[in-house]
Amino acid sequence: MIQGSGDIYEKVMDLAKRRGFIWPTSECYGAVAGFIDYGPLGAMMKRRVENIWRDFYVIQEGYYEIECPTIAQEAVFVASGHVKGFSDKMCQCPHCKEFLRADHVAEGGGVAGAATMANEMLAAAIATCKCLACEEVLGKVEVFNFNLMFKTSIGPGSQRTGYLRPETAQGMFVDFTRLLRFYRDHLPFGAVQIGKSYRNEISPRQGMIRLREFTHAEAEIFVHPDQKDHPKFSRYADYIMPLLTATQQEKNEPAVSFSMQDAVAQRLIANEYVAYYLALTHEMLVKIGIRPDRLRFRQHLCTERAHYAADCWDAEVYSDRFGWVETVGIADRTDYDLAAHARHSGTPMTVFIQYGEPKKVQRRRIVPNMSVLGKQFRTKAKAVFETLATATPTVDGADIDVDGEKIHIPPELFEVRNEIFEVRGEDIVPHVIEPSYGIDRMCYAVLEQAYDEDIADGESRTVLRLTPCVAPVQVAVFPLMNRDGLDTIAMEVTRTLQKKGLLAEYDDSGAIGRRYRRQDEIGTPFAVTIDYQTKDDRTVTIRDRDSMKQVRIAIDRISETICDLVNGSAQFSSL
RNA sequence: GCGCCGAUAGUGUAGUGGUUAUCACUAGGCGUUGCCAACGCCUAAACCCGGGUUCGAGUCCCGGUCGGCGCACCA
Repeated sequence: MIQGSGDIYEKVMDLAKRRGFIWPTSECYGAVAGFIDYGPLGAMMKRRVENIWRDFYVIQEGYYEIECPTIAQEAVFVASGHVKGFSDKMCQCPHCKEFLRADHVAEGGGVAGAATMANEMLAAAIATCKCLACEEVLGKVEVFNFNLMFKTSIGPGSQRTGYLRPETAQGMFVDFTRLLRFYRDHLPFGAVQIGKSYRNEISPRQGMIRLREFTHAEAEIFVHPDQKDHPKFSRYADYIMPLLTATQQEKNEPAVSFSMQDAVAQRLIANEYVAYYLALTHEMLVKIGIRPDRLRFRQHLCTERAHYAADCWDAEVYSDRFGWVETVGIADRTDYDLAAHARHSGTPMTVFIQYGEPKKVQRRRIVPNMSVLGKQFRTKAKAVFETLATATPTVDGADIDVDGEKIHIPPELFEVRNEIFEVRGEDIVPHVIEPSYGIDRMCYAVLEQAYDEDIADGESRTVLRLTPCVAPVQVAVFPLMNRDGLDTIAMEVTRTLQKKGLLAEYDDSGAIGRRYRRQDEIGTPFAVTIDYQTKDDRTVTIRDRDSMKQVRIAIDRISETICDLVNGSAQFSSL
């Protein structure tokens, strides 16, 4: 248990800074709010978290990872809606200098339709409203847009505007036609991306929780709009976890546990795809060391959900310091993104779905005699053909209206054909299921939950109880004494472990107890000690970080045993 | 962005406007040490940044940066 009254956040961040997990960025010039550096151990731990994420999405789901630039041209974000919608209309109170959301001021002052007003109009409209902070009547103010995207220019001069991406998702959307081809033209398929995203937060606080540059891991799964049953749903059908539905939130009720199958059947979750990734996310977060009792899934209320989303859930992790923190978002974004990019770019973003049986469709077609009518109408011919195609002719011919001019086309100059077509399929715009992970928040949650202080031999001990699969250093190797050849054997053991791909740290400085404590503090789960008995019978001890117990094992089995312990296929208690 | 508070070795700290800035832990070296922060000797290491007041500023004043809290913000 953690002793004393110190703030957990302070303790965790202090440890993280001291031992090389997280540092303020460019400290020698003064740090910048909203940016952090991952030190040696932090970067390693984060990489392990990312690789577990890859294991779930790339290896197990089969959604390949792509890598797009962090800067994209303006058109991308015009289409996605970020240029227009990722900004807030703001104003500054001339009295108390407070920055305010202009639409909130309008709402407070009973001004309707603020969302659609131009800035000048809105400024005029709210002049009589009161400041939300100091309650003075605002008077003349300027309304301006504050866009959360970082803007830059591409190339010399400033010919082309670029933005740092506020999410990785757009990369998967703009590459849609290439991805569709890669997956050989059939649904469902998915693509994922792990990388940096940027949001120019107005006032970032809370250390690694709200960053201006953060690591985003997103999957975009393209599915048929009418087929939202996940083909592998049985994997999680009986998976039970706590859900805080919109209805429960409205009634102020706590989260209730459901199996995914029941949740979908009772329509609490929109479809199997969303449910599947809720469960997968739960499993992954538990795997990296989040305690299930500190994990819940909260459904977005209708009012907070993006207008295009059919359903949206947040995985929230409970922090002793920050309360419930949104860490993962899982949304059914429907066809919003692909439709928008298709519209703006002019590239169709559809999938051709072939019918089981071709459909026979009867169609009446009017085929004009082009050679005669073309000569007759010349430049107007095209308009005449188009109008004629939709006309309803009689036996006397067709009377059409082209640009206000009444034209009679005699029956011998066209032919009405009733044709039977075979339609083999249709083009549909896929829907997108999007699980979106904030890797930095996951890392913070892992650190906070791993942090512990206990009493060992009457002395307090700081220990990071990281699950072995995310611990940066996986095993430490100590010679009991720094002589008599024990150091040589220990170095050999270290090398053997490193050859197996394990991050093993050799340490022979100072008392053995001090070396154990040092490793405890950075979360190293296991320590191997070479003692005098090693020289007699070729055995070493493995010491478990959490229980501080030791078992003796043959030196030949050491790398195999540590590998099993680290990847979770063996437990220390059963050695 | 506003208001309040804070910032001294890696960490935690002491420091009436006046010596070479205190102490402990940590870290490094040597010795010692037969399993959980032991011990001895030695070493390294700091006044957030920029102005100002002053003969003299870690100390007082102003501005900035970062951090904490409250407000506001958080597609």
